[in-house]
Amino acid sequence: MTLATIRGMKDILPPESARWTSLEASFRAHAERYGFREIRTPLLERTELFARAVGETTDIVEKEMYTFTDRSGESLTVRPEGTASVVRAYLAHRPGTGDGPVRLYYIGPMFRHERPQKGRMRQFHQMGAELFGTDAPYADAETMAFLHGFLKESGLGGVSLEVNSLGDPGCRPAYNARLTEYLAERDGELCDDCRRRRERNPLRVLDCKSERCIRATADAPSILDSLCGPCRDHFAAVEGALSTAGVPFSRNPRMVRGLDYYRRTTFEFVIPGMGAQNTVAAGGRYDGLAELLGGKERVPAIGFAIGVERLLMLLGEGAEASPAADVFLVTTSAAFLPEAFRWKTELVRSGFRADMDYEGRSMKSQFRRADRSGAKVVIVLGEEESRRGAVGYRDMGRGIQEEIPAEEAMRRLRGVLREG
RNA sequence: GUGAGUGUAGCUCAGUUGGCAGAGCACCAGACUGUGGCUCUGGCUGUCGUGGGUUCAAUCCCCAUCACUCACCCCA
Repeated sequence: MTLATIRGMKDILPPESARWTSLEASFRAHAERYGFREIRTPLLERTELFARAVGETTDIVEKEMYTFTDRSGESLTVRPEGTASVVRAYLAHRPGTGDGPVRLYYIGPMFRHERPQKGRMRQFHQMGAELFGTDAPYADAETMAFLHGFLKESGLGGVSLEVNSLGDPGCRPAYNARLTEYLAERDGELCDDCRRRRERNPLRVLDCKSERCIRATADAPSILDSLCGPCRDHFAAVEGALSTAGVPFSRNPRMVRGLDYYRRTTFEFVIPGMGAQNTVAAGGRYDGLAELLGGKERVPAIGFAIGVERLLMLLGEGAEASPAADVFLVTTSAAFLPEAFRWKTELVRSGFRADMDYEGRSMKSQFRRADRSGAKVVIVLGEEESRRGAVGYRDMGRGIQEEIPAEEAMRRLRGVLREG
């Protein structure tokens, strides 16, 4: 029996776990301010959902999903991303019909069977949001403004927003054809990987990091020049709205996304110099996904996801262990353990973080423990005090101890708690 | 899936051209026997990742295997 976690999965322990909770709380607060409400979907979905939504030929679907046959013979998959489930749930329940655009956010684990490395786990976590029911450029700008504000307030510096438009089914095929043709002419100048990529996903060649490919594609046709009228207008309006909102950004016509469902606006928040895992959050518009999943009508939508592990990594350590206790009970002998336990439960009920040692250790040991716990006050329960109907009240910060009646000690403690 | 590196005490890591396995931190106990933080003294803790092989002898050399880390691929 090994106690180790499954490869690519991690136990998140205190004090690290506290960073997670506070980041999640901050995300919730931001999301609620923008009018998003939480949705919780199952971790397990029919395999078909992801195959259709994410794209049959994507790496995620082809080789990274945790897929299995359940006891009834159905093929199920542990979710590799969040959007597909949220769209399914939206179509199934139509929450907020008639109230205008519907805004939903989620927080939770995703699973992809990849080789783990820095900033990439098999179980990783995303905080994401989806905005349904409008293709207004303001919606695009809103989601990016939301992200920009959240990342900034989280304390993340040096992050930049890159935006692109992938066009729609009307204009993208034409661009793809042009690009394929262009790449075919330069086949010899491309790296081995890209020569393979050329056929399957020509856009990806533009994203290659190898020197030769960057040189070979320097004057490749830009998708932004190939957009149809409506897509071009939409993109221009998104850029305008971003500027209005005061969100800095730059165009990146070479940006590629790994999921097939994106169309028109796509964007990434990247940290320069972070290596291959430099994307901390990304998203885009997916106006055709609802229909692809069998929805009766077109539901324009846009969304994004933040990589929690990556964000926490970028925010740095800073995990300070908060004090474990406000007050610690010390006994001079095991005979006072019941009395101390009564104090402890009473104090916890009144809102204190109270702790004590159950093992009957030496006082030295108990005090050491009290010190480590961060307790500001120690209550000493012992023979001498008890004889006079009192307790010892020790101010740990000042090292001053007094003998006072029990009720007086309680009153003082309440004062300490109020001060925080 | 491909490549490289690492695996020794709870934690961080030394180590031996192959010869009874170490330090710091942490923990426990004590320093005029009811009191923390500093100092000092003493103590506890190891399948040296796992399984084979070579050898009088392997933590060290060889093979395999597993795990972790980093990079590639790809992505949040």
